[in-house]
Amino acid sequence: MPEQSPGSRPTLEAVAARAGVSRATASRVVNGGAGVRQPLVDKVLRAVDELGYVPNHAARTLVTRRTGAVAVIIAEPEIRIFSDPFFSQQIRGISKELTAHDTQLVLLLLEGPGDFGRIARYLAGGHVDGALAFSLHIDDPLPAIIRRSGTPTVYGGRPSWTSAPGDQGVPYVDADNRGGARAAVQYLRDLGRERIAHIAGPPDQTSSTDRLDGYRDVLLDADPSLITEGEFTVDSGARAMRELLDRRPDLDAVFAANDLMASGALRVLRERGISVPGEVALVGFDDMESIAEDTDPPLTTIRQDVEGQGRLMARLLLRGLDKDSAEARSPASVITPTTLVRRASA
Amino acid sequence: MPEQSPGSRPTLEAVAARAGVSRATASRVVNGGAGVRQPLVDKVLRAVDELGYVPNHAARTLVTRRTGAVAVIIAEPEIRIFSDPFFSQQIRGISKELTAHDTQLVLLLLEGPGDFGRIARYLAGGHVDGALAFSLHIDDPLPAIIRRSGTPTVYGGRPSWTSAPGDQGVPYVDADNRGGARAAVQYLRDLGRERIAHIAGPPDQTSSTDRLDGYRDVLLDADPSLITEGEFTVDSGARAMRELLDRRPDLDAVFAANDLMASGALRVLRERGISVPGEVALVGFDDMESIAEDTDPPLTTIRQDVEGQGRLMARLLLRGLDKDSAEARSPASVITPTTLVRRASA
DNA sequence: GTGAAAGCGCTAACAA
DNA sequence: TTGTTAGCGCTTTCAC
Repeated sequence: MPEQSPGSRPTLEAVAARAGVSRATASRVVNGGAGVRQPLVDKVLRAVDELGYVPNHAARTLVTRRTGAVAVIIAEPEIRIFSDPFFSQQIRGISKELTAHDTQLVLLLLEGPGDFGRIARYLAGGHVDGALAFSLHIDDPLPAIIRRSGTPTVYGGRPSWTSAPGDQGVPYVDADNRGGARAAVQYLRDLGRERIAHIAGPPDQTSSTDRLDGYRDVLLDADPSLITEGEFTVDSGARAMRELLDRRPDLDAVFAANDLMASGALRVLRERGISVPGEVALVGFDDMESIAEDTDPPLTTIRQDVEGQGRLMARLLLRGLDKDSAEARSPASVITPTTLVRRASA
Repeated sequence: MPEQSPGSRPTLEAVAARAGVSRATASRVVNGGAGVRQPLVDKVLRAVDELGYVPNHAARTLVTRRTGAVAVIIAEPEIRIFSDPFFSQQIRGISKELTAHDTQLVLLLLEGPGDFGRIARYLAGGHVDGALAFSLHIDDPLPAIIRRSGTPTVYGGRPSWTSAPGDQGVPYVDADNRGGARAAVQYLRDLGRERIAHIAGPPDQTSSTDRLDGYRDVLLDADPSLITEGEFTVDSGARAMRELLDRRPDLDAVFAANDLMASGALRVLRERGISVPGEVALVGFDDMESIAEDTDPPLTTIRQDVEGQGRLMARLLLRGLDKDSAEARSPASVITPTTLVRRASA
């Protein structure tokens, strides 16, 4: 590829001239070459090569009305999940899928409430063809903004305003949280455990409530004293475990809503000299890479394919954007399966 | 803001018509309104408001040749740093600064060697005005690609091909690794420690070598048996500590090249019943949020302002892009200061 | 200070 | 199959 003297890249016009064809034909070739005779295709391609031609994106967007870019929107409370392996995997999946479709990833980080206006303007400005947003908390203003802008969007994680999984017209991708939780609790029960406690996540996230629902699916008559709440962090898991132990010293199993909390719980269990899984069996959720395998004992947990979820989000969006495809404008939501991974903690 | 019937946003033409002015005047107002009489400014602004006008980015880019976007390029080996709080802070800083200048962040993740071509094409395509890339390892092909594309770029971390800090024309932002290391070791020495060991990072990263150089600045005659290498991870820090202890049971202080390794070292020290800082004083580097304060004892360490570095990278790039500013095309590099944070480990 | 007009580089009817 | 032509929506000389 020839070096470019700054500010003067060759245009399609130049390519056409060099190849001895019209701009239209050159354009056709550059865009796949359908319906152009082979000799001409070759000529144009050669010219492209010799000139080091690269299409001007702005000009193309101006006429096609497609930007070839997708926004990934991360709301403020979620910003810390940047340092969450969870999120990084999801992003990676998204990136891979977008890249495979020659689509750019524009990262939109909301730093504070004042940023909503900026996002609204950005989306309204048609800078991107669509957006990917992450599971929001109750009363998050973002969905409204997104909807108003008319930007096709796929959510990651079931949005809290959809009343039930699979519900509504909002497309989203989520793990089968409820089913996974059910499997976890059922597994503990099959082990013969009778007093299975649950450390739930924050009640304003659907991943928490769905997992709690799964727990209840199996333990219809679950004693409320067996249920506590954490914030999906190690420390909150430890605190929850202490609470649980104080209230119900007789418990013989714990299902924690994520691995982080499970590892906190494990710490407390060990501190108190309670054997795992001997006296108390423990199951986590997520199968987080750097956590589940490294605890002592390693965690039995529910695995979900996070990177795959990212890919799926992107794929769903892209498919929805592709007018050729027969799909409706709003692709349906997808619930990805979970699997129980047996390790040593239960 | 009025709802937009999809696909038909108001144009500047419409605004001009409504305000009863020419398109040119409307454009001037939208772009700051310099040299337009107040009454007209008001009229246009009102029209903009009533119509919910948002400029068409593609059209604007086509004529101005500026995209208003900056790429953040993350090379493959660095991808995992996504889950590194370090990186997330840097990104946050970048994002804030870019946002403040109405510039978009396009994330370019390199998934594998095959992606270099894609990046090259992307940069050559003029999709972005500039790029931000992260400290590369030796023989990384990225810099060459970037240079060839002519994309103005600021690096995060001193690139390994600059022979010395402050060297060369490549603009970068980096912490004063060497100075920080010097301060750490000097501090240990002032404490009266005589046999100060060093757990260095991987030798192909300048942050490692610069810190090692700082260590040597103070301990000119450092015995090689006092120096080991880790990979900036907790486990490698633990392993390095064991090695050190086996070789030099007489050591009375350790300077670890980052907090992660320091915490690994701390674990080993505790396992072996060696008191910290009583018998062995320990200093880390980075002052990583979720690490340094939470160890037992909390780490004395060298703090660097990571988010600030991100902001700085963006600011440097933006300034370089701004042709109005008198600055040269390549802004100079910046070395950010470090400070010693005294906690309990030394 | 304001407007008229010329493009920026490309795609997409429409003709040939 | 190929070429001609008309814009996409905006900024920016250049006259007025």
